[in-house]
Parts: sequence; C-alpha cells; structure tokens
Amino acid sequence: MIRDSRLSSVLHGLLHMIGAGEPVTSEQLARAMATNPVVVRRVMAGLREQGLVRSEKGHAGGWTLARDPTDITLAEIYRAVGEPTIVAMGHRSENPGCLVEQAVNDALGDTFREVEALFLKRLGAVTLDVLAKDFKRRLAKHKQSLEDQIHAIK
Amino acid sequence: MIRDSRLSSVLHGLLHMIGAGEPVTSEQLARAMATNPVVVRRVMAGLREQGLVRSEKGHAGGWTLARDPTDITLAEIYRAVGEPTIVAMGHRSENPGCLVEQAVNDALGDTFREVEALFLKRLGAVTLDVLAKDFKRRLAKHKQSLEDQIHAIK
DNA sequence: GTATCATGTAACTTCATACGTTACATGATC
DNA sequence: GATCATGTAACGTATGAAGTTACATGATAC
Repeated sequence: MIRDSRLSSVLHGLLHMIGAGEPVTSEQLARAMATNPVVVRRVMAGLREQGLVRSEKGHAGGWTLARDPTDITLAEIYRAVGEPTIVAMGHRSENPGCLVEQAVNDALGDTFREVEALFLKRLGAVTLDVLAKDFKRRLAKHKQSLEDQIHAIK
Repeated sequence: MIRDSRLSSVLHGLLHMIGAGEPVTSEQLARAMATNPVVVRRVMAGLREQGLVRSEKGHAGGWTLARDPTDITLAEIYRAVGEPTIVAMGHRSENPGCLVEQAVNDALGDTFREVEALFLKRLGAVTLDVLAKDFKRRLAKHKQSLEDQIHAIK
C-alpha cells in the first residue's frame, strides 16, 4: 500500500520555517523536502486556509508561521492537510444487507475507530514547539559530536 | 486513499464457511462477497499456507476451516492475508540525514507504532468464534423481527 | 477412462490517488 | 516594467489492490 506522506512532509516544512525566522520560499522548502515547489504550495495551501501559515508574494516573499508553535498541535495540522485516511484497511461494502457482512464490519469498524481515536489523541498531545525543541536537541548533540571528533584529531 | 479490504473480505468468507458445514467453493464465496472466484482463491491461499483452511479439488471440493474457530484470532488471519499496511501514512524518506526529518520521523513513527500495536492487540483479542456467535445473534434477531411482522399482519 | 468439477496460477487490465511536472496567470517589490 | 514569488489548472507517472481471462492440474462421478 502506498502511504500518504503529506503530514510528514508538511511538518518537515514547518520546522524549517521555524528555524528560518524569515519567509521561506516554496523553492527552498521543496529543496529541503526533496520534492517540487508546486507540491509544497499545494499542501501548504491547506494550512493557510486554516490560518496556520501565511504566504506573501513578490520579493522577500514566501511562507511564514502565523501562530505560536506552542499553540499548534499536530492534530490541527493533520486536519489542515485534509485529514488523510488513517487506517489503510476498510470494508468491502459500507451498506451491507448481508448479516455476515454486518457482523464483520461491526467488529472491524470498532477496532478501526479505536485506532483512529488513539492516533488523533496522540497528535493532539504534541505541539509543533515540542518537535522544534527536539530538533534543537539533535542539532546540539550533532554539533557536540563534531567538536569531539575535532578534539580527537588534535 | 483506496483501502485494502482483504481482511474484511476473508472474514466474510470464513463466516460463510463456518455456517455451511461442508466445503464451500470459491464460486459460492465469490457470490457472497460480490467478487471474483480468482480473488477468493488468491486471498484464501494465504490462509491455507498458515494451516487455517484446507482446499479440496474436484467434486464436492472447496474450502473448509482447518482449525477450531475458538482458537483462531483475527490477528492470525491478518498475518495470513499478508499483513496489509495498517497505517495509511508514512514518512517521506526512511533514512534521512536531515536532522529535521529525523525529529519528524521519530515523533510520527512513535505514534504509528503505538497505533499498530493497539490494532494488533484488538485483533488478537477476538476469535473467529466470537464473530460467528455475533452473526448468529443477528440472525436470530432478524428472524424474530420477521415473525413479529407476520403476527402484526394476522 | 473420460467428462466434469474444482482449485492453482500466470498474465493482463482496471481503477484510485498521491505525487511530479509544465505552463501560465496574478500580485508584490525593487 | 523587470523580477520574484505565489496560485492554480492540466496533465503525466507510479503504485498496488482488485478484477478478469486463460489454461493447467488434480479429484470424483459415471
């Protein structure tokens, strides 16, 4: 099954925007995400409609975060990218007259709903800010590791 | 996103087999599931390899359950149909050098894994037998409802 | 023993949809 | 008005489940 990477993709872009401190162009985001500027605009358009980001045209234009990262949950971003399908499985038929199919759909449907609820709950518990801080930790660690290597050479 | 319906599909087939008490042909299963006999054989082949069902050729041939329904969990069936993708979302890249991508992948990856674990846990807690009993309850209720309608007419 | 019935399987088509790409319009800034 | 950026339509590409056709294999009935 092909997996939808819009959420992953847009989070990547948003973290880059937080790090930049100035408008980031679709071109720059596309390079960072190894994709196409049009794809970036397409997915960012959803975030703009929800008021999560702003876009400016012309010189020094590009994308900026419109709200405080401590206030944006991943759940909100998930909704803004169009609520992609969470569970990759489904029923054969949604309106079955067959009682066997009803029994199957009910049993699986309950599980699907539970799983989706857990997914949304977890996303709702994480803010963009948390991801940004995690990134900074990684960056600091990476820097330290490089410095250690330099010392080892001296 | 198109959803994989093999698990739903095969459960439907298995319940029909339990109800039948004699070998059920791919043709019959296909009719019940509104699909094609070849599709039925394809998905049932996985169950046969895991020893969950048997197939017989020739006259009075077809598919039969090979084990006690009280002993077969939905998790086992899920594995037998080839462990279809559970979460419909994924990362852009699995081996990122980019630290931003690592932070995103870790955060989302944890959630994905949690969700998958819950899914398997729920499937592991339900046996085929439970579904079959649920179906019988529905059948009895349906029958009662029809009888009530007959009485109302009299 | 052969006609029939059923599975086994390869090869192909179909379909949905995320993603990629091209092209051009619109608007902002220098 | 030249340039830079977004906005968007239109079309192409790739993937994988599902559907379909065709034929081989094996078991049973007669």
